[in-house]
Amino acid sequence: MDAIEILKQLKDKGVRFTPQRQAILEFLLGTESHPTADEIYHHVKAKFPGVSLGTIYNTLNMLKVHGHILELSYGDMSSRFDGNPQNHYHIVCSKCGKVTDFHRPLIDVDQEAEEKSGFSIIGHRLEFYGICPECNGEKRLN
Amino acid sequence: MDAIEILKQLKDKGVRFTPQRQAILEFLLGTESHPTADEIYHHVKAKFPGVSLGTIYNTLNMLKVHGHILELSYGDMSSRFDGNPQNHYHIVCSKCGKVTDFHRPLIDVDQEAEEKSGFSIIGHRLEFYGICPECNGEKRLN
DNA sequence: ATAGTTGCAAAAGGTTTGCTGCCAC
DNA sequence: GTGGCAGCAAACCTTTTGCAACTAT
Repeated sequence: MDAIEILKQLKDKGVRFTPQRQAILEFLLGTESHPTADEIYHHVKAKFPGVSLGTIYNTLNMLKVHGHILELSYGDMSSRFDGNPQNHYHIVCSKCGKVTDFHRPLIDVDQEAEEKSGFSIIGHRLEFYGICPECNGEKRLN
Repeated sequence: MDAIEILKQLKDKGVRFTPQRQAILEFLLGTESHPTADEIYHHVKAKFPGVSLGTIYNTLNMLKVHGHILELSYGDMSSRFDGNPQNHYHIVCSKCGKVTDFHRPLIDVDQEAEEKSGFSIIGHRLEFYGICPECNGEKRLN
């Protein structure tokens, strides 16, 4: 499903179609990265120089609330947004913050969660926490 | 392993034992909830009225870096801290933010992650995202 | 005695809110 | 024409930082 299609669907819920929203959603759907609001802002600004951060947050929140994107918070202050849930998992170093991809078959539990909870499940997130080899090798940890 | 024991171990790494740290760590180990820094602050303040938020953050970060607690960020602005990893999973509503426990057998992948990545794994976190039944039933979603 | 820690306050950074004008419908 | 949205700026909240006094070692 592409950006235009999603935005058309949302019209039924009183959400308006604007070119800024189209640009934001297209960017999110077209990347495998999990950009921050600020990164999205700078990207959209290339096409719409007048766009403001408030619009970015407004749109991201609207898309999240309607279940089209995921807001993923890592320890590092700013949230990241994901337009393509279900790609891969992460391992995060509790010391240096480094994020490593962890490739393994996706865990098949979304349907179980949906049945047991009654939620409409959009996706899941699996994250491992630990200390990376480099940080483990260092002497002073403070 | 209790708070005093953990803090004694950390002395080898140049970390000092202070009563504030003991109180913070004891609170985290003794609760199943995932308190925010501010909640910890208010709790510790009952015993140490002079304690400051800076000390809370300082201690939490130190404990995190040494792999004794987990910092879990949800969409809601402030981080939550967990002294007892590996208890259960969560389902988060993307609209209203409600967090529901999801009880199921723990997924046994920590060792696999440790072997494949070289990290010392402390624990993992599995979270489902969706729209809860109440929010799904409402008419206006904006 | 030394170096890490506390408490305080200021600063920083991300996100939200209020408002006016504008634009999609 | 109406109501939602854009843009802008101020406000807000969480977290970090700087520093002098203190204290565990």
